[in-house]
Amino acid sequence: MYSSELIKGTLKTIILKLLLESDKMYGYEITQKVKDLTGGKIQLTEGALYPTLHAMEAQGILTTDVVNVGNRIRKYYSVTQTGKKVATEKVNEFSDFIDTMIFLLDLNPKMG
Amino acid sequence: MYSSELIKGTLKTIILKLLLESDKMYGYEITQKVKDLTGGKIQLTEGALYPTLHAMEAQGILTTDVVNVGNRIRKYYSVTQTGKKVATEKVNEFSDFIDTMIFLLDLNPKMG
DNA sequence: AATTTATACATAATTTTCTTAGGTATATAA
DNA sequence: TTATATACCTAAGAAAATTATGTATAAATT
Repeated sequence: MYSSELIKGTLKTIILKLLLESDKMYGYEITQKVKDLTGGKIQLTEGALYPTLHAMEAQGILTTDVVNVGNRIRKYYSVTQTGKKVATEKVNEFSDFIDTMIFLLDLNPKMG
Repeated sequence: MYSSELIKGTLKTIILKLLLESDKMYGYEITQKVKDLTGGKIQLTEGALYPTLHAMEAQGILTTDVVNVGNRIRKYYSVTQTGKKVATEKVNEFSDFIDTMIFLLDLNPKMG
């Protein structure tokens, strides 16, 4: 787990990137996928996640599709047509930012 | 200039990395160096910088050396012996975080 | 059978961190 | 002489997160 201040400001970018790739996901699914992909190093908190999802829906970036699974609800989120532009820009901006930080801090990233 | 939310949480790391490398720097110098190295993409605000420097001094991570240049003051900051450990850990943690984000978001960083 | 953990949503109070705006003051350039 | 650059600082407010709490069902463990 990283110290919390490090992760600040990355939440929207993470959500949007996952949603751009996987068509639709629900909140809890997003937390689990991020936890799995990062080996537990990044664990999104519900108190941060849900309000952010609601805000992006209100902004027209995401739409929801509520589904009943057994007796529980799942609220699937997907990126709208207009949201796709915003989402792509956000991910690209973050990518550029990473490059800048690598240069500024003289880091050596591990490539895939 | 990146959207402000992206840069959140990186301020301490940037300050500490520059101070680890350059022995001592004063506040205004830090803002200019970051601006120069990033081509203006990251511009630290004084309202964020100075309180952070003061906080790290209070925590014993940094020490100050006030110098008179003409009729103006310069407050040089440098990393203390105990602060070096903290600073190195912080930079290493950020480096690890960058690797995680590159993997999570499937990015292709531009290497130096 | 009872309790814990996992799934799945949500909000509200507090804290942290940053922006915005303001203040003081000298030196240099237009 | 007026604006920009240098150089420090703080305080009010906004933004974004944490922490704590709440509801409820399903599955696993004791």
